[in-house]
Amino acid sequence: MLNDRQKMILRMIVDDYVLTAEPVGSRSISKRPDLGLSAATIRNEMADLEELGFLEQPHASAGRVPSQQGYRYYVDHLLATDSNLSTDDLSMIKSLFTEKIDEMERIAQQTAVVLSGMTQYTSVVLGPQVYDTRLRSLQIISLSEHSAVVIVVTSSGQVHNRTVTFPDGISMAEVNRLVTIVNERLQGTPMYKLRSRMLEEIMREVSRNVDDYEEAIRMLDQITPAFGADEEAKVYLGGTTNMLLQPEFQDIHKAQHVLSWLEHHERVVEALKAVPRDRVFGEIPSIRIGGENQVDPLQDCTLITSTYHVAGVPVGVIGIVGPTRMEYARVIPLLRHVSKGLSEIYSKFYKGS
Amino acid sequence: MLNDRQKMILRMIVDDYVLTAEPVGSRSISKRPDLGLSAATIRNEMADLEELGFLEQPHASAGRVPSQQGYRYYVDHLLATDSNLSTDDLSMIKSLFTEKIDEMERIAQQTAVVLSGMTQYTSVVLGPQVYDTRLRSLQIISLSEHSAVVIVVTSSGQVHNRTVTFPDGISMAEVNRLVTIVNERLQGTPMYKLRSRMLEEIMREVSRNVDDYEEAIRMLDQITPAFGADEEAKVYLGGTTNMLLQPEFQDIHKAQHVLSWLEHHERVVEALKAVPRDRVFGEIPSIRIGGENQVDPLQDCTLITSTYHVAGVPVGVIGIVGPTRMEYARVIPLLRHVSKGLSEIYSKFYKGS
DNA sequence: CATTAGCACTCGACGGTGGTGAGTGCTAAC
DNA sequence: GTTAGCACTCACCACCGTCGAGTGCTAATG
Repeated sequence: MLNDRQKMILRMIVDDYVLTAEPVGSRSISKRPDLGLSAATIRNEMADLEELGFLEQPHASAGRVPSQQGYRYYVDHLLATDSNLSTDDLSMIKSLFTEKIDEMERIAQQTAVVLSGMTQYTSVVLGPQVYDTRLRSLQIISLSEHSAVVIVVTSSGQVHNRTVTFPDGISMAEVNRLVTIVNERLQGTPMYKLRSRMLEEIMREVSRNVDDYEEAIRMLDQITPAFGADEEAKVYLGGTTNMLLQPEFQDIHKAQHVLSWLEHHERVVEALKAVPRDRVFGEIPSIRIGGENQVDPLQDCTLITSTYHVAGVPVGVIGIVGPTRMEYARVIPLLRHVSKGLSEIYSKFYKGS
Repeated sequence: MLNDRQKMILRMIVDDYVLTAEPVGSRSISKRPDLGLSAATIRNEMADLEELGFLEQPHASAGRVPSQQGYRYYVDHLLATDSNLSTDDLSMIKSLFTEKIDEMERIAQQTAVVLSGMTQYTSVVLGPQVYDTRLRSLQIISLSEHSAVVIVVTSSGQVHNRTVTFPDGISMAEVNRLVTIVNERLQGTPMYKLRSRMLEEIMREVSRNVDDYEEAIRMLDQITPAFGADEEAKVYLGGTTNMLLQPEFQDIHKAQHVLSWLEHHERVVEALKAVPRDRVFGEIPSIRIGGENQVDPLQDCTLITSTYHVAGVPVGVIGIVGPTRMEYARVIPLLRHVSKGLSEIYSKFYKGS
């Protein structure tokens, strides 16, 4: 589609623009020593590239700026596929992963901080999601006569809890009996099946002992959210205000648009989960440039995400949000590297499942 | 210090400026029907008020703007002390508190969302802090041969957990024995004493059974953070991007300054906790205007906070961050009302302690 | 003596104007 | 195919005058 020289020029323009955020003129390209062409020649090529849709002109006498399609071609064909992280970057990542980690959630949070710190973009980390976890243990600990804490531990070591209040008809003793039954019979039940399995067990018990089984079901409904099946995975953001550093977001309203989108975590989760099928497995980053994001506030942004895995199963996503003028050459290998590292770390935790 | 007319004029200026964010001219004040004075008279009074330090002039031919001292006088002397929330506001608050709350943490989060939504400012909620909680139960649930989840439930129904890995020398059986001992002997121990009490118990056991007690202590250190004693209380922010709506933060750098401060939760906690002694008890809001905040990024902001309580003990803080040009007359009773409501809600939960 | 009308003055906001320079497109020559 | 030359475009900036809101001061007024 493009000849070699056009490719080279396109790459130079993108590289230059990513660095300076200023439209790139023909002269500045022709001055590069590695290709001995005059500005006029470059101009001709630029005009062609514009006609083909890879470049845009902010106004008639300005230089050229990569179009969305230009960035797309750049990441698809002009980027070295082998990762080439700087030693600085590598050591930063290394120190992230060798840090002592006391709580699983902290890893995700710390990853967000480090990613945004390294890139000057906003980072997004979708904490490890409950994909195929099973019940390890159900605990219930009474607080007062009519309330208790229900604790669910999954095979992956995640802990969920809910405070529940008992209806008058139900005593602590009855609850305890149910808990014992659950622990005896339902250990290893996949979390998404837990509610229906518990219902079965309650029914069986009810036919023998409990008077008011409607109350029992009502209580079960209180507990259910703790099973985490329908619970949104947690998002950790890092460097949201980095957005304001980017020249393309000097306009307050544009910035507000993106920032308030980031504030609504559920929308961010949704965007992060919309990963193309072919990028779900393996730590190959998915790149969505500008309009490729279905989300309106991200029309001027690029979202690069990478999935991390445990035993081949995708459990979470890390990502970078920045202007379309993104340092692709650095961010892509960075995300690949970090998600690979996360996969390893979490695999240690999840071994028990 | 100020005569009645000066007070009235100052109040009018503050009210006007809070509403419009435009410097207030003498004419617009004189046009008010309730005091029949000409613009010239107002000008004279304004000049006096400026000399006394209550007003400022952005430039020679502009109207007047309240100074920090002006706001201070306004909140101290010119504000009706009896709360007068609009029925709209009251019903908003009511629906917040009657909402079904399944998890304690959600209350705090939801409060942040509602506060920022109602005010167009940024809201800050310091989740209920562990002040005088005791150990209710310690659970340990094994994940794999060498790792387990430690769960601590406090008398207030809060659940903390940590994943720990055992050193080779220690077996699950030994750990279980320790847990049983702790549950038998240490229930009701104040959380802050828990570590030392556990140490005692371990020592006692060690002298009889366990070989390597250094390992036991190392493990204890892994668990300790879960006791929550030294753990920072969680902060929930609402409407951080509301900051960008305020005319005083149209300047990106100013906005960035404040927003990045808000991003560092530990600093926010510190600021929230620095409540004047006389405002710790009772739900009387504390108001820090501009420079009264020791924190640099808040020099142009007002932080209004209100403490909420359980059984007379302060357990958390809610607050609003906005420009010094804040709707004091609305925000102050609002916070008072909401913190009172939170006190009631949490009191129900904490009853068990 | 407090109040007020009148007036000169100040200063930011706004809009128009011309110069500058970076960058382009086109053409003709190599 | 490449390039030098040239006319052209257009954002940016500095400058300038106008406008109007608002002030401070002074002198007149009840």
